[in-house]
Amino acid sequence: MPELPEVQTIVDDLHKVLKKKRILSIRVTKPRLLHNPLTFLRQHLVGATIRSVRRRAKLLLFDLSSGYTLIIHLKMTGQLIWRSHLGKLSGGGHPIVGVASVPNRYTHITIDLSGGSRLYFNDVRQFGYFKLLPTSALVQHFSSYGPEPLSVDFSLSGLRAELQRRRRSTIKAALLNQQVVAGIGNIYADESLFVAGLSPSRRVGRLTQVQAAKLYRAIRQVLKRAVHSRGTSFSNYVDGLGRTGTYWPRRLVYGRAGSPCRRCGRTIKRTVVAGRGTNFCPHCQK
DNA sequence: ATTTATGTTTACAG
DNA sequence: CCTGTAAACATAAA
Repeated sequence: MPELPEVQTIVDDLHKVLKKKRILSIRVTKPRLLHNPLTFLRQHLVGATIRSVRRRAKLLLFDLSSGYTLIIHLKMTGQLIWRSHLGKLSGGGHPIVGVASVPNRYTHITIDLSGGSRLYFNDVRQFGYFKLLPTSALVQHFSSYGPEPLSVDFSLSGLRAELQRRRRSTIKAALLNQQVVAGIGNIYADESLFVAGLSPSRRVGRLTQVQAAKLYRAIRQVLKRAVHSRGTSFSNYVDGLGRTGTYWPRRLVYGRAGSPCRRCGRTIKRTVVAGRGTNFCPHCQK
């Protein structure tokens, strides 16, 4: 559920509190969520120090002193909550209705850290996962992912090239395709398309050069603003303290079907494109 | 009480 | 190669 801005917010918050912490033990009640044997995980995790917490696409990366990197995907309903020995909270993820404390019935993995703090992985639908890889294997592991949209790796010419390969696809499907650009999900796909003035169901091949450039700029602008707002949320993200991001009240179309368009005042419509609920303004987006 | 929808990704069919 | 659909699982809303 969390997309790039939400994952970035969680990563930034967790990096502050987890950096230099040593992993003392790990407990798993749902082995299905691990992509490695538990013994292998323990072997390279326990005793290692967390060097840094980073993000690639929608995944969190924990670089360890053991030469391994722990990859965590929150998928739709995962959350990572850190709690200090005094009860201070950090991290975040999908909010769980009526459940504010950790651990709880959705806590599937617990990591004990030096200093008496703990990191809890909670996931209602259990789609999320933990995967441990040698740090040296990361480049290969992410070779099928497109560029980070907020880095210099993401260029207009590169986007054009990727779009060219998928000219029969709808623009929305292309934005959701992680091979085109990494980190965009349903919310920011809809928001970017509104800012670019493009209909979600439009075929990629029918984009003009000017429109592709508008889309490129829209993606970067929308994601930058969302990161600065600590994500969107309300229904898709809260931080460790239960606070939502502030992008939600600023959103332009996502979840606003039936409400007036902020630009033209006409009604925002909802359809299904690329198999996903899609919100757009038929008047402002062509 | 059923049915429908949910922010993700992958496997599979066409 | 490309695209659309279903499915992994659980819950809340309709």
